[in-house]
Amino acid sequence: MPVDFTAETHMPGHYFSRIARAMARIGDSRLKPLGFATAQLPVLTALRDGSARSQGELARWAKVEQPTMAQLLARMERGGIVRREPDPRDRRSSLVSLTEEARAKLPAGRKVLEEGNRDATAGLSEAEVATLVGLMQRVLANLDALEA
Amino acid sequence: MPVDFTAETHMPGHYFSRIARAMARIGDSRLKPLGFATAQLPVLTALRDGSARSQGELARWAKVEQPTMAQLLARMERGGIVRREPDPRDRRSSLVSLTEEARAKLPAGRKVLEEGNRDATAGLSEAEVATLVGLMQRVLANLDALEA
DNA sequence: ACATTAAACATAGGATGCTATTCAATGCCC
DNA sequence: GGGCATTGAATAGCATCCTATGTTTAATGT
Repeated sequence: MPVDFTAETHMPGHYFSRIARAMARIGDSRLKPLGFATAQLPVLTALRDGSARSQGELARWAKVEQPTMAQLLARMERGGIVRREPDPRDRRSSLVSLTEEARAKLPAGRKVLEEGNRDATAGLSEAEVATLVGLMQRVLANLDALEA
Repeated sequence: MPVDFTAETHMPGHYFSRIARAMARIGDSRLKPLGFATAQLPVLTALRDGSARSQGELARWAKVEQPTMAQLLARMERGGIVRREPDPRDRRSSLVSLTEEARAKLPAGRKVLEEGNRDATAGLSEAEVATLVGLMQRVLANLDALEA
């Protein structure tokens, strides 16, 4: 006997988009006083120990394409968040690292983001959040396989 | 006794973004031969019965801001997907409807999108998909409440 | 050593999304 | 009816993401 699934159950795609946008809007508005943005977090996290990485490494880490990372880094450089110095080993490349000011504000930024994630999952038990993440990891694996 | 949760469990936000982007990339590439795009689907769905709606109605339906919908409709008009005619009841507004060609291709487009959603949730049981959607609806309710 | 391939960036151009602002038409209130 | 708030769009400006393409430097193979 077939069950009556709603259209939404067959088309979960739009939910991912709406949630991603809403979390970015909320995160960006809360991070604005610190001078950060949601999209910058992977970069900040990758460099938080003071290390320096190439643009390509950061793009692979953040799972965005290289030109996207190039633009993001340009904005971050303009905002005084990162600094670039030529890579002595490879003249094609430069090494990106955080400025002192960015490193100082970073813990506050991460706290804001964590709180946003907590707010988003309010009312869900730890087990339910784990279930949600587990299902999303399987969906992501499907999509990665499709694009490979 | 505290459990050792990974950073990902505490920060599910990035998953939503990655899944949304991957689904949009895949959907767009598959819809391209039909002349459609993923972002257009809510508009196509709203107008599929031949009805005509104002830009504001479509923006609220698709859950995007009015200028976003204005640009989307401009591209769709340029692509011959929608048509605008002045609203006889309100001179500020125009009524948007689908062209014949778009209505003809619409069922094929919806099929492509449904298949994309099926591919994304491959390996998940119907019950698991329902669980995923249910959890996402609760997250979305949290976010809507935060922004209200 | 030199030609070829590969890797790292840069640039161009476009799609989606947002906020802030402005303009025009409508509606409402007294 | 006249003033005022509201509503529907348009515009400007920007952030994020993408694909496609070019340029420069490095690495490789013969």
